[in-house]
Order: sequence, then structure tokens, then C-alpha cells
Amino acid sequence: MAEKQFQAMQRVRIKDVAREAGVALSTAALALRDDSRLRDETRRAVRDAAARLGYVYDRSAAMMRSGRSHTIGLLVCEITNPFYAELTAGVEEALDEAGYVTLLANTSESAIRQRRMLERFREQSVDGVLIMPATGTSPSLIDELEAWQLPHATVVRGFRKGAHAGPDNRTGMRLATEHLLRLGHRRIAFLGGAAKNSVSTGRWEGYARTMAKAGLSTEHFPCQTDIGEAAMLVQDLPRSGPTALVCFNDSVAFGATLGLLRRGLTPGRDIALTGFDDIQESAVWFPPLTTVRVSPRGTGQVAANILLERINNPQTPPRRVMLEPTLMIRESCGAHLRAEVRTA
Amino acid sequence: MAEKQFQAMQRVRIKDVAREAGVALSTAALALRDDSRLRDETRRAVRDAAARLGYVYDRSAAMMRSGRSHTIGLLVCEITNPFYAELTAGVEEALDEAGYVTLLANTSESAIRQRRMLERFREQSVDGVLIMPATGTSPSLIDELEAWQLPHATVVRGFRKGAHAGPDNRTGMRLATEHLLRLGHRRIAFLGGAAKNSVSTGRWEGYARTMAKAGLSTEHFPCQTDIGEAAMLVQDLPRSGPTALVCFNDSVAFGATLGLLRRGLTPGRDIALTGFDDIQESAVWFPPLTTVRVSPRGTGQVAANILLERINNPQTPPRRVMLEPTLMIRESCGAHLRAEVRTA
DNA sequence: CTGAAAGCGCTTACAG
DNA sequence: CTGAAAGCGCTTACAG
Repeated sequence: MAEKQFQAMQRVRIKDVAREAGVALSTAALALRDDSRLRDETRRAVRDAAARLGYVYDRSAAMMRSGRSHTIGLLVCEITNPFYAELTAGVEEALDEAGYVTLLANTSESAIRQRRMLERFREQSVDGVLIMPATGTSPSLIDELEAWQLPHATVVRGFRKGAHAGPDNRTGMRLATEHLLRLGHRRIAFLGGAAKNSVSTGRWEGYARTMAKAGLSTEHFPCQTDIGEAAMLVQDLPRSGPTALVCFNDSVAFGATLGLLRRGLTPGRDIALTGFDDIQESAVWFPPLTTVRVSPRGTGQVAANILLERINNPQTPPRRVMLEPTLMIRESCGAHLRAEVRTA
Repeated sequence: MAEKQFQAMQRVRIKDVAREAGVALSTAALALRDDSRLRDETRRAVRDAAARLGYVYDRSAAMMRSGRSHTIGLLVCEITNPFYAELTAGVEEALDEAGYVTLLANTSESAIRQRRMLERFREQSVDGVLIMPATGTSPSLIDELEAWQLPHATVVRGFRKGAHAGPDNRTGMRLATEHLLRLGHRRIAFLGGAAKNSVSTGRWEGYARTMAKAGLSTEHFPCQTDIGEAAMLVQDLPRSGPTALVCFNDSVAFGATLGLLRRGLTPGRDIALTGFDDIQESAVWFPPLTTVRVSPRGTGQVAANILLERINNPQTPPRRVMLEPTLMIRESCGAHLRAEVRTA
């Protein structure tokens, strides 16, 4: 009995499955990969034999021969940020559907850690990498990836070239700013976006250009993407300050909400507030957050598919997708109060 | 030039590094793994040669021979939950430090998806799996993992046996409940914890036993771990209801806060509120959340190390660690108001 | 330290 | 469909 158990522990190989099914090794190998050259009956017989023996396909052995590991390396700049957590979920889901496994590395915005993890991923022979670049990443990263012959795509934050999927930050912020202008605001400030990257730049430009077009001047209250810092900043805002805040993203808007409530001010009534991203919490926020919807999960799925295209068709030029944002008008901007007034 | 580039694209193997360094293949192989039998000089010469050629170590080939892939499969029940996102960050960090790469799968609380991803992980020859079991996972999962000879550990949610790291839920909820009793509350209700798993059970018991010991009856308002649902539930709470709410976790407490604020009630002043977990947002919440601190990141790190122990010492019995929680007294419980009164 | 050799479990091309 | 064989890039044990 003990010996039988020991025998069961030995690794089952294709050779063993072939013997059990009464076919040749090459036939079993084809059957396990559902090759259409084989009869259904044969395939079924082999699959049954594999199940009986508890056979587990060895992808690392297959990798050695075929050069495909069916793994993708994912570099997340900060997974504790709910936006990137949802994005990660979208990526993993799409990769899984395509038969790929996701290797995860959270770089915590460290370019050094990012570099080390890329090295790890190369050693693991990933078929490609999906990158949300850490703040401060050199644009030459793309050239290195090319030199390494490593299929790649950037997500949300990107560079001048290379496959990419991300929201149209400029358009998104334009929508939010125009909405506040339509509600009659003239002193609209930009809260957050202290980091220097393509996302901050795009969002700031969307705001600044819209203000310029309206003949109004800009105001910037830079802060990290951090609930606490945004809350502090808003508490120190002068009473005679802006009447509306376009926030860099939803987390900053959450912080602003808490800071305002602490002062006895209600977003939407005493001051208008908009976010960016539309993460899960935003719709059930108090007050429900008016924000620019970019669907982190959807962005992750699109990015994953763009990378898979790179892997499967290396010859075609890399796709760059700008996802069109939409404005979700809820209560933090105060639009519902205007509507009520109009109705009354 | 074009030809030179083409040549540079060919895979560099240990054999090539050995030739470049002017040593034997076996020497180069040892040098690349920093074997102490070699002289520093030789090791350096080989490393330099490897760098010159752009050599990348092939772990999947090494895996085939040595049986170690240096990868760990991580099954996360819901990565968009900030508690589990932070936990994931802790796990990935600890595994990276130990030289392991993390394979990620987000099961979204689906036991079926969990099973499929385990299959994937086995095919990828992971050295072990770290599991935050999806709700509804059969306890027999542990037996299967044993039968597969797959080193494993559970995190937060666990079973009767097997390596495990998680908070002491019973003690944690006892601390929160006792604190509210000390503040004079008699009608304390439990909010959340609708799911059936070891975590809900433990937290409920910690609350219920403490109430029983004080001769008080329990009240349960079950809801999913969801800001929106908790906010709704709290809005419908009768005025003559409980004066304090112990929440299943911080997210539920956040939802409760928003629901109360919407009614014009302030947590800490009009009703006492406690959370569980102490995720990043809790300290900067409005009002700052009194909660049971379990450090998701630290829990992840401990769990990772327990799993690595299983891998390195399969003979020793699996470790089961209950992490001691501490009560973080902030403002949502109203304790600061009592203190002020006492001082005045 | 050298050098030749076997083997991990697949894939793949080939003659039958 | 069969059956034998080569090869992916390592590790590892061994005689020198």
C-alpha cells in the first residue's frame, strides 16, 4: 500500500499516458494538445487515460522546445491604488481567457525595482510584458525592450512609441472642466497631479486648455495621489478660494470630500468636485462622485489584447489605443441642485 | 551590420559565456550560480563575460533539471478589495526577496475559477501555492493539495489543517466590543459578515461572546463587504436602534460612515463605529476610523515565509500562525470626546 | 578547475 | 496513426 502510494507519486509523463491509452507517444502528445489531425475517439481515449493517471501537462518542458512559456509579466506601479488593482484584475482576466498566466510584480513606483523585476521576467522566459511604468521611468526603456526582443505594451502611462492602451486624459479633463463651466463656475482649481508623467501632463493640459479657451486663469494645488494629503490640502483652502475643484483622480476627490466634510462643507452644495477614473467606490460615495469614467477593468483587458497581438503578429506595427472617457454626472458637482431649481 | 545584429539576436547560452570567459562550461555554470567552490576572480570573469554577451539565465531550462521553478502561485479571492490588494503587495514583496516570482490569479470569489487556476499553476510547475480561498471552497481542497504533493499555505481564510497565517479574528472583535462597552454602550450591533467563512465566523464569535459575557443580547445586520450596501443598510437603521456598530471590516465601516453622513449623523458623535483591518485609508478617514489593526501587508509577508518553510522543510509540521491584532483608537468610536469631557 | 556525458519532459519532423 | 530520434538549455556527477 505504502509502495503503491509511492509509485503514484512518480511524475506521469506523456509516455505513460500513451502506454495507458494504448497509442504511440507522438499520438498522445498530439491528442493532449487537441490536434485536429486525430480522430475524436483517439483524443478522448488519451484524455481519459491522462485523467486516470492524474497526468499534469508540463509547460516548462514544452516551453524549452517550443519557445512559448504562456506567461506574461505584469509590472504594476502601485497595486494598493484601487484604480491599478481593478486594472490588474482586468489584465489577469483577459490573459487567462487567452490561456496565459500572469506573473505579477508590484514596483511601488520604484524604477530600480522595476528594472530588477524585468530581469526576473526575462529569466522566466515570459512571452511578453505589460507595463504600468513607475514614475521616473526613462523613455529609453522601450528601446531596451526592443533590443531584448521582448514583446511589450504600456498601460495608462505610456511613452511616445510602442504598443499602448490608456485613457484619453486630455479629453477626459476637458469634459469635466467644461461641465463645471456650464454650471457657472469661474474659479476652478486643479487638485493633485504632483507627479511628472504622461497622465498628469495630459490631465493638466485638458484642464488648462479649456480654462484658457474660456479666458480664465488656472490654479494648481499639487499633491500626491493620497487621500490623506488631499484632505489636509483642502482643509487649508481659503474661504475666498475656488468654487470648484477638478481632482486628478477619484482617490484625490475622496480625500477632498473628507477634508471638506471635516470643515463642515458638503461637496456639491458648498463646493463642486469632480474625479477621474470612476473606480468602484465612486458611485456609492457620499455624495456620489461626478467623475470621468475610463473603466480600469476594461482598460486592462484592452491592454492585454494589444500585447497578445504583438506576440502573435510581431510584424504589424504596434497598436496605440486611446480609450474615450465619458463624464458620469452624479452629485458632487452640484448639477442635481441646479436641475431641482430649474424644475421648481 | 545587419548580419551582426542578427547574430546578436541569437540566444546566448552558458556554453557561449564559458567560451567568452575562457573557462569550462561547468565552471561557467557554477560561477553564474555564485558557487563558493570557485575563486572570486573566476566568478567575476564569468559574470563580466555574461554581461558582455547579454546573457539571460534560463530558469525554465534549470527547472527541468533541478525541479525548482522559483515561482509561487497566488490565489486572491478578490483583488479589488483594498485589504487583499495590500495583502497581495506583502506576499509579492516577501517572495521577491526570497528570489521567487509570483504567479497571480484573481478568483473573484469563484471556486470554479479557483480550481482552474490551480490546474494552470500545476502545469506551470509552481513550487507552491498561497491561497486566500474563495467563499464556498470545500475544506477537502487541502487533501487534494496534499495528494498532488503541492506545498501550500492559506492566508486569512483557512481550514482546520494545513499551513496558515491570518489574524486572530475572535480576539480582534473582542477588543473592539470591549472598548465600546467601556465607553458605556449597551446596544451594540454587528454590521456585515453575511458570507459564510472562517473569518465571518471568528469575528462574529468574538463579538457575540463578549456581549454574552456582559449579559447583553446581540444584533446582526448582515451585508456583503461592499461600501454601497453598508451605506444603504445604515440609512434604514431605526433612530431607536443601536448606539454603536462593530463593523465586519473597514470597507463596511466606510460604507456605514457615508450612510450616516448622508443622514446628517456623524460617526463618533451621534453613533459609535469600529472597523477591522486598518487598511491605508482608515487613518485618514473622516472621522479617523477606530479599528482592529491586523496589517494586511505584514500578514502577507508572514504567509509567504510560512509557505517557503513548507517548500524548504517538507518534513516539519505545517506552521499555523495567528497574528495578534491591536486596537487602533481614533475618532469614529467617540472615545476622544469622552477624553475631552474628562479633561474639561 | 576541465571536459565529456546523461537527463529533465516535452515538440517536431520524418519514414513507414 | 506508429516509432525512433533529435534537441531546447540547463544541472549534476564523475574522472582527471
